[in-house]
Amino acid sequence: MCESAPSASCDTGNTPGTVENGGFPFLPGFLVHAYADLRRDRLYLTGRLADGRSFAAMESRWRPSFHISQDALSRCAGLLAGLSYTVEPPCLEPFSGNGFLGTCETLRNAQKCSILEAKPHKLLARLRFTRYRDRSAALDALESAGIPSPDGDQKPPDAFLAEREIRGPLEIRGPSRPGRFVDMVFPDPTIRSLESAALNTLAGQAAGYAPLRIASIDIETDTRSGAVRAVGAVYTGAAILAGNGKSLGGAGEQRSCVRVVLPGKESFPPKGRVIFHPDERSMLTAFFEDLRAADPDVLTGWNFLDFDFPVLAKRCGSLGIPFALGRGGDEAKFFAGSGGPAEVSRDDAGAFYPGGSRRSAAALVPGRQVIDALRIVRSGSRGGDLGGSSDFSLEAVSQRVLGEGKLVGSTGTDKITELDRLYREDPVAFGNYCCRDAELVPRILQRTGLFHLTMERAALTGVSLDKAWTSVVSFERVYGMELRRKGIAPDLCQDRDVSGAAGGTVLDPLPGFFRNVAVFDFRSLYPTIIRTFNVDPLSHARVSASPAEVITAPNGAVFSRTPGVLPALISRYFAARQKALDAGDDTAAHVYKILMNSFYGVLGTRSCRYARTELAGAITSFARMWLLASRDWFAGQGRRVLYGDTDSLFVETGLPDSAGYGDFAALCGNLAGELNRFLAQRILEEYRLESFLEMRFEKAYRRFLIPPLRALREKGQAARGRAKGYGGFLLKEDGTAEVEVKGMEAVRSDVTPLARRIQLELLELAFSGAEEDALGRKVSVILKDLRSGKLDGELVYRKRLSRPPETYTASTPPQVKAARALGWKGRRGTVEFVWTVNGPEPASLPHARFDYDHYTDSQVLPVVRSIAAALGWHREFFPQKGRNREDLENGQMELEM
DNA sequence: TAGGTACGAAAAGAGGA
DNA sequence: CCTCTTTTCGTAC
Repeated sequence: MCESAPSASCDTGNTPGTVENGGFPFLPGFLVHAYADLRRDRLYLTGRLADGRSFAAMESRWRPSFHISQDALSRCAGLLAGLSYTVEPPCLEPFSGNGFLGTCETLRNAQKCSILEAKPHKLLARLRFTRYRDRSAALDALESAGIPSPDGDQKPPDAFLAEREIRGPLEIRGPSRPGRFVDMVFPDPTIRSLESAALNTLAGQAAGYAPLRIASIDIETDTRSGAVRAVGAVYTGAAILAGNGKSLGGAGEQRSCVRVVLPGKESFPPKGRVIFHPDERSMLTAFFEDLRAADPDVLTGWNFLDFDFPVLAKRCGSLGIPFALGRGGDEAKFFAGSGGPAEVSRDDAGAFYPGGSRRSAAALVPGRQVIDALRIVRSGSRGGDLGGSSDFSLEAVSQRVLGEGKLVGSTGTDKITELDRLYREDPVAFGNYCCRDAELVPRILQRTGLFHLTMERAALTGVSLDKAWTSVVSFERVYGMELRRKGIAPDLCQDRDVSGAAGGTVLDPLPGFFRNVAVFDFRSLYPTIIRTFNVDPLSHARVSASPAEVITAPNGAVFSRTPGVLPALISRYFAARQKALDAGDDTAAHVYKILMNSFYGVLGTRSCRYARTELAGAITSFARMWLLASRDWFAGQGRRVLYGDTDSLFVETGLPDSAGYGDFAALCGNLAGELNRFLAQRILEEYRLESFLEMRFEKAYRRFLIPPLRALREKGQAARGRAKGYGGFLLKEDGTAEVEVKGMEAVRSDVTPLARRIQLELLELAFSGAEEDALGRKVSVILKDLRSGKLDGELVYRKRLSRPPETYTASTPPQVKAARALGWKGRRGTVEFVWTVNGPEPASLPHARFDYDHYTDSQVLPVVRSIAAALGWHREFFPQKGRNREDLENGQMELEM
């Protein structure tokens, strides 16, 4: 027995854990990184125990494996000659047993050919390897020979964790010794998952299992030479970060240090937390030593993966020093993104590739995780509460989240000049600036609760912290885990064409101005459809039952009635989410919700092995069916449905203006209840299934406006309303109302602040009962002020470039012209420009006179017209361009007097 | 180290007079 | 100068 073991087991007085087996207790903790040592053929698992000590567990007994078809076994001996492996007794079924697709067509053909007889699935053979490298070599050899493996792509550390169902929270038992780089080293301990038995889920508790330590890092570089001038770091204990955004925690748990290169000055004494070094090499080496001593679990920073981390990697390479960020001083690695040269830039926070042709950069730091706070905020805010705001510079996010900004106010080239000056004239202030950026990041993560959320998500899905927000990885992990429990292997990872499934249903909007409108929506529509109709990759792949035992979706996809994996998972998550809500844990509830909502999306993308076009189409076709059925039900009740989108219906209530919020809630609650009973009845009759669909009263608008389509309006054709764009006077419980806008200019970031402001003001006026005259007077004032220069401060456009300017060849949009004028090359981001008499020009450079005609025609009047047209006011607001516009302005000015 | 489709507006560009 | 189509962005869900 290890001689240091007694000390390890004795100082655990405060640690909860069962004492068994020779006095070694199970110690609870959180897994940070699992990785393989290919040379020594073993796994390392690092993390932190609940008592705050860091650990590294070595696993040298377990051997990596993968599965192949038994039919291929006979060829293995030849293909795998020289490799050390054993063939284990088969126990896993292949994913798609009989292998035909579950569409009506194939089902009918199958019936004709009588393939429907139940065939036992031939189990897969498992090859287990002595050496990790042999496993890789075997995979390559078999793949070249056309022998696929369903789980070959799963990395051995992930397989080890999946076999034990370890998601993050774990328990370790066994002898240990103090380590040089971590507090405790466990050679071949017992490791098991730590989870609440009832639901097999952990959300709501993850942060409690270990106080992870975080290092927030920010570097400053010399833009000319690329050398690192300063490295600032803030070391934070997770007690601060895991506070669910509610408590700030003790400030004493934070320590900061910034190291600055100051050549020439022989020995510049440290000033507080600012420490000086004669050269870059000694500074970086000292920084790595800081990290080793602080022993953080997580490295983070703003745009860390696209700037700081690669720059550090590159400089270490140039200087010939090890990039020693890893636990145990191991070298870290950087993997550049693909899909174009990875442009390393400081503030490029706006780029997002919906097309997905780009793979983002990644980091590997043995024993730790790298989390880019920018990415977390960006992905976390999509499902969260930061709204659709698109400016993700540290400056902007600090302002929004913390209400404060950085020390140097300027941006772009101004900022670089300013920092250069600061570095020369006041190196201490320069160091403090650098450190300040590093300080903002953990505060943002704390205030938004996003670090807590990230730990919860990792604990729920089993995906490592750095990838906790990726939908496909999370889905494949939780789904694969459920399959494994059923003794079924993952699906083969084949390149399929998955796309083109119809999406959400948009009802024809009725343009106009309405009173007392109620909005109904289906609670978690797609997850409840999956649950109700057994939409599931497995029940789709194995729909070999008799036709009576088949569920057919409106798109033709068929599913077995045997309860599927995904519906069961969703049922469990719904229950756990309810439990979290009851316990007041909003963070956990949120994690369940966004995970469930991601399921539809991953079933429609080819990057997910379980995705099929028919699966995504089944969900949306059911959604369409029940949305239309609900619309017809309301219509049958004599209530006009004005609009609807995917899971919502906008219904005229017919209530008088004297009706309060309670009256809406009472009436609409009853309506929703009746509708739900109607839907449940139909689903029972037509499908023999229990309905989990639930329509709810969502909100009420005292006034509601749908603008007509601009294109048709100008042609004088019969008006159609604008889909996905409307404004309402949202009725609140206290009886007051406020303007709410969806889709229209007021919420679009690419129109001028002027257009946004006046749209809100005009809606407010219209909803408050203003007359046509009042609106007209307001417009004339705006037009006059615009030409007088009074509104020049509201005329800046902001628009993103999704690609570098030089790649726009099909056309040259205004934002690209401005970017080129700014000299942008190989750089994406947000451009600010104004419209001058010479066309678009950068807002930050001296520019020609504003083109007020342009602003009148494309910012002010479109907004005015859409509202006026919806109100039924036609004449005054529809002048043609040119002479008539002057008539309008003159006319309105007379009105004003 | 890759969630989806539906939709509208604006400007540029193409083509015709 | 006009109309029609394409490109691009940002948004709703």
